[in-house]
Amino acid sequence: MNSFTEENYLKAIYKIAEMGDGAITTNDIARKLSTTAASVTDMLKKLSKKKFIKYKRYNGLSMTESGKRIALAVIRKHRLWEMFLVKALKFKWDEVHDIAEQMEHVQSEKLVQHIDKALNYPKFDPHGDPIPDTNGKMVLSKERSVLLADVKEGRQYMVTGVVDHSRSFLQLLDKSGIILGSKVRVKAVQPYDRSLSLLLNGKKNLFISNQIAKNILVSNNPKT
Amino acid sequence: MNSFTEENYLKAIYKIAEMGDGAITTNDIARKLSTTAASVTDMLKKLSKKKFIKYKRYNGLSMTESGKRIALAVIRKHRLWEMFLVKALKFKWDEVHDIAEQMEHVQSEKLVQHIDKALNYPKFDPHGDPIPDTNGKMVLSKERSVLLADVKEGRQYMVTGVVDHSRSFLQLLDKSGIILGSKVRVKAVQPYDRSLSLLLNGKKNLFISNQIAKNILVSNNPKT
DNA sequence: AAAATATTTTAGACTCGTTTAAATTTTTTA
DNA sequence: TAAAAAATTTAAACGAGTCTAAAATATTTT
Repeated sequence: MNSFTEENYLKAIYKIAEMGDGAITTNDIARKLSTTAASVTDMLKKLSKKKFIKYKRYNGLSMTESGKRIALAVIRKHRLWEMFLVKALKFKWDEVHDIAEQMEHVQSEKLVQHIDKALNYPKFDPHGDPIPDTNGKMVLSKERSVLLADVKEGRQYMVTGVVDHSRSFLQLLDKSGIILGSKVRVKAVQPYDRSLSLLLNGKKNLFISNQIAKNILVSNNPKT
Repeated sequence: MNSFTEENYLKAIYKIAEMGDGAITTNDIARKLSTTAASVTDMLKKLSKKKFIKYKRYNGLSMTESGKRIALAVIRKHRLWEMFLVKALKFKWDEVHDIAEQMEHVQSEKLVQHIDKALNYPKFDPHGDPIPDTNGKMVLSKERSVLLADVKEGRQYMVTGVVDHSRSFLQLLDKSGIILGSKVRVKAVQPYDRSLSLLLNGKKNLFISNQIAKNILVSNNPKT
C-alpha cells in the first residue's frame, strides 16, 4: 500500500504532466505541493525505486504506466467524492475540495464503485473536471472546452468548467449567477482590457473582466 | 490537529475504560491496538503532554475531559459512517467496519453534520452500538441490553446489538436470519451446554450455541 | 568559453511512530 | 517478606517524510 504522501506526489506529478507540455521539474512539484525541492528529490528516488516514475538525476522524470494508474485512481476518487458531496449531501461546489482531498485516500474499491453507481456513473465533477473511469479513461478537457476569454463575439456557449478552483472564485461565480450549464452569449469584448459583456441564460446582462473570463471554460462549439 | 494514531489511541483507551471497570493498563492498550507495550508508553507520554490523559508512570492512567471529547468525536464519526454506508450506499453490516475505520479520521465538522442529518439523526449504528451526539451523549448499552445467553426461558426479546463485530459472526447471523430488530422467544435452554432453542419472529425454529448467544444483545425487558 | 545564475541534489538533522532488548518497578506467591 | 514473575518503562535504533544549508550540476548570459 502507498502512503497518502506518495499518492499526493503521484497526483501532483500527473497533473503537471497533463497541463504543461514540456518536462516535469523538481521545482514544479515542490511548488504544487508547497514543499521544498530537497523533499521532492527524496520522494522522487522513492517513487523511482517503486517504479512509479522513471527518474534520472538532474534530468527530469516521466511517469510509468503503474504510476499513472495510481494517480488516476486517486483523481477518480477525488472527483467522485466531490460529486457525491454535492449531489448526495447538498454541499456547495466551493465547499467540497478540502474534504475530497481527505476522502481520496480511503482504500476501498467497493466503496468507489458504490458511489459511482449511486451517482449513475457521472462523467464530470461539480467543477466540470472529467472523472476517470475504472480503467483511467476520461474525456480530455482540451478537446471539450475553451476559455471564455478566447471565444468569438456574438455567439452563445455553455459553461462547462472552471480553471480556478478556489473558494473565492467559485463564490464569485455563484453571486453572478454563473453555474455549470449556464448559457452565455458574448455580446461584446472591450478592446482596451478585453473585458466581456455577456447575456446570461438569455436574460441577464453581465460584465466580467478578462481575468475572470480566463478562468471559465465553455463548450468548444457554439450552441452546444 | 491530532494524528490518526493519536485518535486511534484515544478511541482505544476510551473503549477499554468503558468496558472494563478497573484500571486501564499499558498492556490492554497494546493488545487492543496490536502494538507493543513500549510503543504505548511512548504515546501515553505524548497524550499526557497534550493533556488528553492523566498519566503517572507505573501507575495507570485516566482520560481527561478533552481526551474523552476527542475519543467520542471519533466514535461518533465511525458509527455515523457505518450507518451511512449501510443506509445510503447499500453496504451490508459486515462490510462497513474497515471502511469506517478510515473515514472516522476525516476532518470536517460540517460533513459529520450533513451525514447525521441525511440519516435523520440516528441513535444507533448498524450493529446496535449507540451513536454519540455532538456533545458526546449517547444511550448507555448496559442500561439497554443484556446478553441473549443470560435471558429467561419462555419470554420474547428483541435483538438490539452484537458483541462480536467480526465479519464471520455477522455473516453467520445473516444466514440464520437474525438481524437487528428480530424477535426471539427463548423456548428452551439445554442444561448441559446452555445452548438455546429459539423461535425467531414467531415463525422459524432455531438452535444456537451458548457461544453465539453470548455475542447477541437483546432488549433489557421482554416484549420491547 | 567563462562567468553568473538557477536548479537540483546531497548531507545532516529533526519529528513521529514504531521495534527489540535491557532495566526498572510492581505484583504475586511461596 | 523475600524471591520470582509479570508488567512497565527506558534506551537505542529504524523508516518515513520533512527541513535548512551546502555542494553539485545545468543553463543562461556576456
